[in-house]
Amino acid sequence: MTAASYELGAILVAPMTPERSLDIQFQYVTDADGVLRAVEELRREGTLGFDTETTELDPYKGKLRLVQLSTGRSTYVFDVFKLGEDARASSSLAPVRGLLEDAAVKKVAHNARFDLKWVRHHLGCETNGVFDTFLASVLIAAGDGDRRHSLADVAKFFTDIELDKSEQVSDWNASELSQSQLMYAARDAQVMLSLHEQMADRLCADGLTRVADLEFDCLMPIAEMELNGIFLDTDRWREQLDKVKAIQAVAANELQELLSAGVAQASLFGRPEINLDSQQQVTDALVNLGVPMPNSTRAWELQPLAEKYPVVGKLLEYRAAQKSMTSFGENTLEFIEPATGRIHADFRQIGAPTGRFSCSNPNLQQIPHEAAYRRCFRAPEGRKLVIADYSQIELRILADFSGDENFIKAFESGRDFHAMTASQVFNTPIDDVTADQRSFAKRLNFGIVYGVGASRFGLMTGLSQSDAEDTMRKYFGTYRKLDEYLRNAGRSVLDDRIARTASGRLLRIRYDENDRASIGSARRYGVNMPIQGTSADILKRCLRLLHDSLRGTSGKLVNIVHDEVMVECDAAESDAIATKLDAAMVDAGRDFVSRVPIKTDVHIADEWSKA
DNA sequence: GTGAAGGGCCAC
DNA sequence: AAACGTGGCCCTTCAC
Repeated sequence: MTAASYELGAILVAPMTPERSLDIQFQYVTDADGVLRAVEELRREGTLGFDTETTELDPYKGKLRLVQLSTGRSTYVFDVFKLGEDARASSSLAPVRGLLEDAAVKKVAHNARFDLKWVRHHLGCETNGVFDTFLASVLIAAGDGDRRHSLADVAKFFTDIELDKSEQVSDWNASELSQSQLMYAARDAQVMLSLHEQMADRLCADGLTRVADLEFDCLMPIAEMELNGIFLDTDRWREQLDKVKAIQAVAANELQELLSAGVAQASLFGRPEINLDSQQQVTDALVNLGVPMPNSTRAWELQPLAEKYPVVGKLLEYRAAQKSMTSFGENTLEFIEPATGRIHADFRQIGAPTGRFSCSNPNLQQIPHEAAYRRCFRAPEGRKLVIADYSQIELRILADFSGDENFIKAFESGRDFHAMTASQVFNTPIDDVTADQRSFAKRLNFGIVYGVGASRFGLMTGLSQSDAEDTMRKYFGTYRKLDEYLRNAGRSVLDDRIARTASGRLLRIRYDENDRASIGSARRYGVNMPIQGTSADILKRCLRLLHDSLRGTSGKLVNIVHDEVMVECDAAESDAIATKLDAAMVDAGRDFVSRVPIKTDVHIADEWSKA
């Protein structure tokens, strides 16, 4: 090793505050020998702080500059620029890749999905054995929206260390990095060690170790999915958009015409333009026309008026077209990454306090169900989409939690679940169940997951309050243990002010015991969170199992929608991938649901569609 | 100009 | 008086 391969980093750091600060000692690694030495020392430790610095936020747009690994006592800053022009091919970086891939060496990082994507794309390897302090912080906060989760916030909260993040946005493209930049980089990796210690204890104390592992285990699958992206047929999308544009233009014109009929005098310069997207102006115009306006102008409130007042129908028509045009139009095309020709959306792993994912830029979880939109997401030439969803997963979870024999039987029968429950509730042979009976059962089945009451159930079925109550009595009379479970769940959340999913995921629930509305809302949270959250647990478990079973195949995870998983693969391999996907989903389900069979619907298609 | 809040509506 | 859960995106409105 040459003397130049390590440059001594500055050791002194003035404490910024009277609180704790870090002594930062790091070694800057710029050649292959240095890498070998560094990795040899790093390998002696079971847990390493891990961070990266990049020239951009998007791995398809920028370059990976630094990889930092720290034992807490010594910290190594690997300069990727100096260790190989082409980082993926660089053999001097091989020992670093080996370290990152080795699940036996724990890597502690903050918001690891970011670093994992960069390493995957620019170093060409997976990172395994990750502990993410960001996700840990979110799990520990358990739904407390006041808590922040930036590295600076988390470090302050758990270790009382103040971090200055001003170098985060500095120029990581510079050919020579400043001492201050290197120190900043080293510090962020080093601080992970004490953070990990504190947070691991806290996870343990809160009973969150299982859910933490569940979350950490699906970091790599999600990072890969974001890198994979999804293919959108732009010609199809534009074709659909043009149709909607035409409809929108006609509807806008006609609506403008109808609304201005209520305005007393058309001005000399033509009719006064109404902003059709302004609730205020539209409401005023409708009132002028003598339309009896409900409390809001929401579609379900206006719908009943549409028959009597054509202008209301026209408004709904315009709104639908406007929504399609703005939310699912040109903007979606702008998300296509030039480097890949695909859409790489952002998935937030703990998007909701229940544990569900959320998705943005664009939100692939809210693409309209209509074939006109879904068919635009298709497999490229020579490829197929393998699409699978869980059948009634939330109701199966509920059946399992409650242990209700009749509810479980309805699933074990393997027949149409809603018809089966209708048969039980209305005491009718399944073949004699009417469409109405099935529909009532179906809506009730869905409603109870959200904690529906008789009045809401009546509203959505058109039943009178007393008929709705009657039907619900019959329902819960059939499913006594389900009723008992739901009451219990509602009661215990009020007593304990927490709810948990099957993995142990925690939600703290705050409510005002003197406020009926607040109590009702807390109770519904308590009923819904364990069910919705366990469904999320199962999906996350599935992603890890799937990731492992797709390794070495042409299969790539491209999208997830709460209970649905989409994999793109070579056409020739699609049958085998379908089998793997089904197995991963069912196995994941069994990890959390033992008394009820898990069923999936899997199909192979050229485009995103049902069956 | 920028940002937050609220209405409305898409998904599961 | 009662009130079905979770998100994100687009628009208007209004405050700074």
